[in-house]
Amino acid sequence: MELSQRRKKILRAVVEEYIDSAEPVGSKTVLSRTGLDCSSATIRNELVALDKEGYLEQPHTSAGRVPTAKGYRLYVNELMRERELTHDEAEAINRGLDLRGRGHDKIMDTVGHMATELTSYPALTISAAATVTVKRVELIYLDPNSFIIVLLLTGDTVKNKLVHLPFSFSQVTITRLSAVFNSSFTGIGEEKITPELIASTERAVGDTMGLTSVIAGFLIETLATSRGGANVSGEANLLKLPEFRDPEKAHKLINYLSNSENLASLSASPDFGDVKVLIGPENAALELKDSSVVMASYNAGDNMRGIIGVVGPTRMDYSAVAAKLAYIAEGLSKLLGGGAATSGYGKLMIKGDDSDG
Amino acid sequence: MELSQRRKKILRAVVEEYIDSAEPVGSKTVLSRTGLDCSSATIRNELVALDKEGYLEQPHTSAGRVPTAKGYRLYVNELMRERELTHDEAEAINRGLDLRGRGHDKIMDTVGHMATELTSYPALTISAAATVTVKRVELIYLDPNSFIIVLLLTGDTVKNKLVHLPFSFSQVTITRLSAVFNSSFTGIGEEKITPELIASTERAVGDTMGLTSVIAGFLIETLATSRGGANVSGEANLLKLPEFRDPEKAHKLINYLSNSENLASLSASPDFGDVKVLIGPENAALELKDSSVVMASYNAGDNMRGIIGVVGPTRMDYSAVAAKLAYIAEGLSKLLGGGAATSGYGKLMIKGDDSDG
DNA sequence: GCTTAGCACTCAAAAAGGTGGAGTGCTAAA
DNA sequence: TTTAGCACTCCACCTTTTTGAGTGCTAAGC
Repeated sequence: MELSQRRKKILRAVVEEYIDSAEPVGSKTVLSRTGLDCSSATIRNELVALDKEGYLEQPHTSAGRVPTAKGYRLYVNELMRERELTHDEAEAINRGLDLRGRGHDKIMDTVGHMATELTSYPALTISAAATVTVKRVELIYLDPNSFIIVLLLTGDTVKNKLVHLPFSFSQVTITRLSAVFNSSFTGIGEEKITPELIASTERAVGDTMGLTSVIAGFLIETLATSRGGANVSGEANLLKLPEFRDPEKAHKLINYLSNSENLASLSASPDFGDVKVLIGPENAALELKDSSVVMASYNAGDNMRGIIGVVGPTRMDYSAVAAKLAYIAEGLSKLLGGGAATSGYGKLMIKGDDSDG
Repeated sequence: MELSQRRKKILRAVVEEYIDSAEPVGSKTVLSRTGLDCSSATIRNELVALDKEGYLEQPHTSAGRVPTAKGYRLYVNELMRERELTHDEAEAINRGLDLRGRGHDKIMDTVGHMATELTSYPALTISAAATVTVKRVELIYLDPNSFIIVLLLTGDTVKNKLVHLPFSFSQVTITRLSAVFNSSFTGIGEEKITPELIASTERAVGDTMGLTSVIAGFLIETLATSRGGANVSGEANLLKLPEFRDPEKAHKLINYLSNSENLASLSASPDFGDVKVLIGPENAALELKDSSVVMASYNAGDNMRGIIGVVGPTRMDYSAVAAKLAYIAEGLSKLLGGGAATSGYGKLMIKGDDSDG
């Protein structure tokens, strides 16, 4: 059953007041916040209804109301007013996004800090590429025992490694290897780099010292680790929130967030180019059942997708957070994805059970 | 005045019991812990004396004793028993230190996590080089608009950057630049890369497009940022400690630690090759007055010094922490500094006021 | 002189009791 | 359907009491 206009107004007031104050909201407060032309008793009746429908709940009988996950969901989907960024905020983000010429790792790091700064919640950055291949292999001969491997990957990431070996080789060998790798190992995925390919390359260049497998090993390792990554920053911000007055709670959440595999699983969902909100129990992970996650994804070019998000209590200023993240993601898409901005706030992707109880 | 044997024994018991329990220690507990052949009344008399001398204090009149910074200092300097690592611990560290072929950044990161894991305190890693210079510059031509800069620095660190420009250049230009940079920009410090040098180089190669200054800019930036760095990991571990039951306290400390400039200043002290303990008020920073820092430094080769340390409450298991850090530092020196192990636990460097009051 | 049994004393922390007030649900009338 | 009115609930806060670990002191003993 669709809620009446008045109930929606009341629900919105409760949610927003609670977001501000972190205290259960009473009928009188709702009255003054909505400015409705009725008495607090009427509000109380409505609150009872919203309670019965599962949008609100009471910590105890004689307390005010607190939104449930269902209440927040409705708020996010329908009630929340779109929050425009102030000129200053937009300016600050634009300045922060002037990151041309930095590697993707560095960009993610900076942007994560920016998101923390802007929202005062812990920020998470996730990147994932469908496929990563090597575009170019370059070997730099240093001395008879060492050389540098430089790999250019899709996504214009450059990786390098200095190799130091206990036996010596010539510049010519390194040059020849370089050529071979560029012709046989570029443009292929990690799974195509088989022991057979390595062995046949070894034979082709007459490498009896195992240089080929050293280089191939680095290729495999790099491709594997470059597929994606995840990071958190600003975890300490949780400690300022009343919902984390208990250090044990904060510790559990921070611990969960510090494991990048956990974060990566957050990106598993199939949306692309929208802001996504996961409220409390909508989160798959047990550790996040009391928290909300807001994420925006962006196009990082070369088949790569990035996510910038924040984690906080369910009592979160969704509107402001969503607007900021969307703006950041849009900027990143422009910066990295060659202009194809894919994110736009206003059409939030909805995940979660919205059916009536 | 030198303390009597018995008082030392009692002080040690108080410190160790307090490290274990985090509760003020009473005379009976001391009795059972020391096994001294006297009554608790005698212990009480001794406690009063230790109190007067400033080694112990009472949270309130009718409570047990808690060590003061001075008490911890004496404990660390004289009373603490050297803690040998168990076979398993040493094994674990050795395994964790099998990091050949990783860059220094990655090594610091891994080692920091290891230290956190082993001590369950936040770990900090600091590195500082007296001077960093470029050993080799290599430019890899990709296409008419882009090339990669690869820098080999002292300390065998390799840095790279992909440069993308809005105008085109030839492979020959890049090759020539490469040669020039290798001859004029290697082996010199950041301060020697002057606008004049850049301008004269520009004229010498006939570069009218500003490629020279792009590359030189990267050199300067890289040299500046490679001089040193600092990082923390495992901050959340503080939350498990009773002294940080107040989230505000934890937040302040974590915030302080998250600023790498603050960390860098910790390494300012002149010791090298020893374990260093800074107890409570011995720390210069206000934010650390209630905490202790234990650090071990290692030789990272090529004029580079590294520090691995942990931060915790003054109630810290100094003996175990010092032993672990010393062992790690020793391993790192071997790994990076070419075998010249400089760290040895047992001769702790002492900092702090030890004069009698 | 040092040691120790004994005891009164102190003080934080926990338990128990009391009060106020914000907020509710319900009723009955408009 | 709304609303004034009222009894009721229950947390939050305060005060008081109790408890007990631990002290300092004293006076006797070695």
